[in-house]
Amino acid sequence: MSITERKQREKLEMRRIILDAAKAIFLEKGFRSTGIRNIAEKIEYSPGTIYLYFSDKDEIFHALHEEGFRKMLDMMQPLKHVTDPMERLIAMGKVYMEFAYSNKELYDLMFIMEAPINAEQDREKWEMGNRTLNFLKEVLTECQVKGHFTGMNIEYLSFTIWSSLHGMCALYCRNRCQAYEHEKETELLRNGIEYFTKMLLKV
Amino acid sequence: MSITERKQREKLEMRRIILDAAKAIFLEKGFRSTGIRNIAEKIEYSPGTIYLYFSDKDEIFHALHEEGFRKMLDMMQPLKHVTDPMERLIAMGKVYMEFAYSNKELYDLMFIMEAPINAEQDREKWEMGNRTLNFLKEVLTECQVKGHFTGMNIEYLSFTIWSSLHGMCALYCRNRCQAYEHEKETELLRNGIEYFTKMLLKV
DNA sequence: TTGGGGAAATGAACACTGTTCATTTTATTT
DNA sequence: AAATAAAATGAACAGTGTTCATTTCCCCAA
Repeated sequence: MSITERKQREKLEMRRIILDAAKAIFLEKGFRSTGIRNIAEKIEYSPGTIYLYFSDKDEIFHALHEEGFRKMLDMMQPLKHVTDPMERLIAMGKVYMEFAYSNKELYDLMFIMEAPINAEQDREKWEMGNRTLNFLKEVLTECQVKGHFTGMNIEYLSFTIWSSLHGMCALYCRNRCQAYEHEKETELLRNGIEYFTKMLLKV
Repeated sequence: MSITERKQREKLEMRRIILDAAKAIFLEKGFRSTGIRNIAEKIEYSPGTIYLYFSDKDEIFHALHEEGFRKMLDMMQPLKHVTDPMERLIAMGKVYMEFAYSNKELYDLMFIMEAPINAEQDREKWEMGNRTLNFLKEVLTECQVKGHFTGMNIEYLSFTIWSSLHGMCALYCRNRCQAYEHEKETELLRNGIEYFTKMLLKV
């Protein structure tokens, strides 16, 4: 019994090793430079070996994109102690933007790239997205209890809020902020969320 | 003199032929399937020929992304006759979303993909983005003249509005609406812009 | 300790990609 | 008609993700 257990453990360990190597390359040199041979070289295995632990390249990036969500949710944890839901909502928005700004590649992987979404695991459900979205919906429900957003549909409201923040992050990640010649990206993002927050508070 | 003119004309014609073929494949089979050999086969030339008219694959997609902007601006033209700037702003938002929804791949190319932005031509300026953005800024300026958005910075306000709409379109294009299990994409987009418009009118 | 069986790792090979460039074909000028 | 210039070719290069026959390794029984 213990030998099969060890085998399982080793399998998981190897997955971890591959994932760590992939993550290191991905974060340092970007998505483009993260190839199978690249990863294989870093862990000193042959390219074929990787396919004994992952069925796809997409599956690797799916796993990394999951780690991204965990990291993001970790950054959100402290906000659980903010009692006022409206205050918490605003704080969550700030953390979301901060995460995107300081984890550009990771955010891109989580919310823009096709690779993780194309992976077999959640080709039409997107588990992590759904789970993270629930965080937002829960806060919004609490806000409604306290008298905010009365009569509004939580599904659609959450989509509106999420989209607004994501829009800024996506334009940032994909270098579309260059449309603003003189404004710095940081200022755009800072004032963008500022203005949106103001709007949100008036509804 | 007329022979060099003809040469120039033929050069442009060939570019058009390549571009049309690329567009056809791109719109029918997506970005992934639009390769140089693919395009070459469609126009019945050899792959190498394409590089006599475009320096890059990126340059081809840059040209296509420009066409996308022209198409979008064409859809905006009728709105010039809407006299009330606030009304025009709202209408512009609707057209923007409609364009994205019914030209998914093209919108993706214009605002999400890296290829056209990586092209030599506007590696750090993004001409078309800047031009299109001016449309929005002009309307917003008119709105301010009429007493709306008083005291707000047009640069940041335009970024907030653009981002909010883009966010919805980007989540749609990159299949992140799947996070909403039961809601249909069309309903999300419809109600998303609805809610955002409401917010905008209250500022 | 040895041999056999099964799992793990290999790396050459396949089909594909964008891109280049010596060669051939075509067009224009002398 | 010959010489020159321009245009098109397609094989070749270096790269990609992926597969699979082959080899290597490890573990257990005799």
